[in-house]
Amino acid sequence: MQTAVGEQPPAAEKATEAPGKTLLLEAALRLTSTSRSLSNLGLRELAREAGLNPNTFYRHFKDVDDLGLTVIRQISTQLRQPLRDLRREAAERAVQSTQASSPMLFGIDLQRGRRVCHETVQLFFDFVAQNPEAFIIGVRELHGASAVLRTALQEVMDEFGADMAADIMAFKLLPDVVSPAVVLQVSNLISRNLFQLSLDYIGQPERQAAICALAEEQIVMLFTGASVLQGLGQLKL
Amino acid sequence: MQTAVGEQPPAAEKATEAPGKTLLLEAALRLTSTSRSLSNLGLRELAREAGLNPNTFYRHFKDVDDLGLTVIRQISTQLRQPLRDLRREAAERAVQSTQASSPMLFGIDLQRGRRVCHETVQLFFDFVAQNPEAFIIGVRELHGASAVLRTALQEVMDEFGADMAADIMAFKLLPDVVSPAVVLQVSNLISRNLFQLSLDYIGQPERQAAICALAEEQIVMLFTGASVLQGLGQLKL
DNA sequence: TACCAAAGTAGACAAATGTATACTCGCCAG
DNA sequence: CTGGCGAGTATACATTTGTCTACTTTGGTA
Repeated sequence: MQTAVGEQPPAAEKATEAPGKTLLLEAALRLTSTSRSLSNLGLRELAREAGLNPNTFYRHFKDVDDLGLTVIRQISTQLRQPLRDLRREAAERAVQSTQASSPMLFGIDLQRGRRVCHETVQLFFDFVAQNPEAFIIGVRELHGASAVLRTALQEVMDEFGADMAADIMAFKLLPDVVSPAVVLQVSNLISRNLFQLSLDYIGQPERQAAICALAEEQIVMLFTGASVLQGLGQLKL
Repeated sequence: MQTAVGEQPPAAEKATEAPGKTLLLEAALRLTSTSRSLSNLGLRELAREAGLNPNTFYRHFKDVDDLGLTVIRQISTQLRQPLRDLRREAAERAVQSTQASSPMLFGIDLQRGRRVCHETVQLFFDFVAQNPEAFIIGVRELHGASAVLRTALQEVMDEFGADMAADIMAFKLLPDVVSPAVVLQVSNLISRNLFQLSLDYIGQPERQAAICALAEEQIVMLFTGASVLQGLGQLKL
């Protein structure tokens, strides 16, 4: 036993998964994003699509739910960090082009807010266009028939929401009067909504510009609403 | 041939559907609201649940999608008018208890708005609790795997949104500066979100109060946001 | 009364599915 | 060289599914 390099399985991330497993996961993505739903994938259908023997499935997964969970975890790691990076990039871009100081309103810099929002939404939907299957599966299974996958995806969505809230506070996109709880709430609403819209974006290419604009407007509305209301609550009540 | 009462099939609404058809539809509701998804219901499973012979299915439906469409239409008529009535009721209740005039803000009467919102949300979730299957199926199939059902349900959701927008304008819940287009947009967002929340409401009985409160807050936020933004747009730009 | 269409049942069939057992192949350690 | 192990295959079997054809029941009309 060489104590030097060996022991990939436990330590070294994932040790280049078996080809069959990867093929099956890819097949699942392909099938799900078109006709079927993760929960009701036949394991034989899956193997066929992957060009493998039905029994190969059992080497890597116990259930279809098991495979489903793997797919979801994969999607989560595929989306989470990139989404954060993308948000950071958008914020930086928007700050770059800031002129002096724009008129403040209820503690929010509307112009800057709009710019950040615009950049973020733009990058977000570009990202959607690059990973359609992930978003399709995500939204579909979020309210799907399988309770296991549903709760798993709800956790993922919560994480996304929390990330967004953290970024909003880090970039100071909302005035300080807005409590963290409200920021989280708004973030959750927005990310839920963005995911919904992502499906429209994928499914209706001709309306993409309109959908972007819609998303922006909704976000700005929520932000101003939250700011104004909290500003009022600060005064009396 | 008596020209008087006869001819139920064409004219008289639905002529008391065949018992088998009703049984099948009920079975579909039962199965879908628990484990399965409308799109992937087996017609044999369906018949079994209904206590009928598999072939009876063919007497009434062509596909499973056909049955699915029927279910959706049924749900639509089951929800649409009641939801409007409920909104009317809420508005009236809230107006009844109006004292003189409350402080206006950006053209909206915040207190009255809150009251209407509270009443509406309350009644809405009561209604959800009374028709759980309908909401479960609605949300699930809205992003489900079957394209036919998906688009059908999207139309239904659009109708709901339009209804809500019409009511908001009829009851003057938003100031006149807010354009009809924006009202529609806000309505769509709210109804989408309410439907999502309805699933949480059904699935997590312990959090029902919290979910109600959340929905209220979100709606109020959107309303104020829309009002403020449009009020600004009115001034300059 | 006799009839007819609608509603439902019976039985059969090929096809597909999940699963079990047993086999092959390539690879690395001893 | 050899033995073991992970990955993939082959074959088989009981179930389940969608669908076809043919039969029975039923209620209303002529």
